[in-house]
Amino acid sequence: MQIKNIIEEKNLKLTAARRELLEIFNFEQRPLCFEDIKDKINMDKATFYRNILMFEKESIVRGFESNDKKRYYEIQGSAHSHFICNLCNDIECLDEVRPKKLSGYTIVDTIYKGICKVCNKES
Amino acid sequence: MQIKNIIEEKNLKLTAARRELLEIFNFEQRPLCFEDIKDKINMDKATFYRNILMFEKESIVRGFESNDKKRYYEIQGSAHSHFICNLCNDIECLDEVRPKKLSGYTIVDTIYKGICKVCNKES
DNA sequence: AGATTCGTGCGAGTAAGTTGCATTTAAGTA
DNA sequence: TACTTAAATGCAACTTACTCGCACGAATCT
Repeated sequence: MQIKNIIEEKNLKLTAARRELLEIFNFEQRPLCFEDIKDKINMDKATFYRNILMFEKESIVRGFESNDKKRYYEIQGSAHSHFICNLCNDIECLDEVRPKKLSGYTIVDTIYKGICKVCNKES
Repeated sequence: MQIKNIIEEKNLKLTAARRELLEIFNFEQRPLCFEDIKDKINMDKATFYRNILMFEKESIVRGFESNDKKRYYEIQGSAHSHFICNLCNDIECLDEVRPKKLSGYTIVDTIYKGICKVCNKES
């Protein structure tokens, strides 16, 4: 879907900041934090966080905390889990063969933490 | 195992702060952040975080980030997962029937995020 | 008991994220 | 297209979880 449509569908103003933000998330297809974004476009952090808040409310992006005290955001698409390495802090996306179910609970994200392939080889 | 033994086994000095800290973690058997601790004992935050760092290095406790930008710590015991509610931020411990395995990776913690039983009922 | 090393508390510092406010901009209306 | 208005942006100040340097105090060794 086009960025323009995503924004207009939710009755949000189509601003340059929002278009650029969603273009990056759409292109990268992986969790990004503000630091990642500001290397790519010139945007005030207040603008970033306010728009992210709106995108989260509108279910356009979803965020989670990583090891490094930073929140990472990702555009909503096919459901998948994340693996966060405790050593290198790298975040990987994983497709779930058999998504976990828990009666009474709604699971929207699953995060595995541990040691990734690369770090396992190095130690 | 006795708190005293845990500490001496790792060749750490047995101080009042360390004993009290581990007593709380041992008694509560659930993830706690500094805020939770400081309500129970009088301890400087620097002392808390420095000891936690040491406990983590010695694999006595393990920590993870929650939704609320705070890090929660738990004494190491039987392996289990955690569920964090996106609405009320409550953290629950879950026993895994079939722990996830990923070839090449070492999984030490699994965190499910979503909406808990209580919040699901309320909405 | 005395010496030494390590832990503690205090205060200041760091960095991610938030908020208030003045200015700018998107989008509806004439 | 110009006008209006509601909302978005950028800046600076603030908040808060956490870290660091340093002087003092306490645990362990001999």
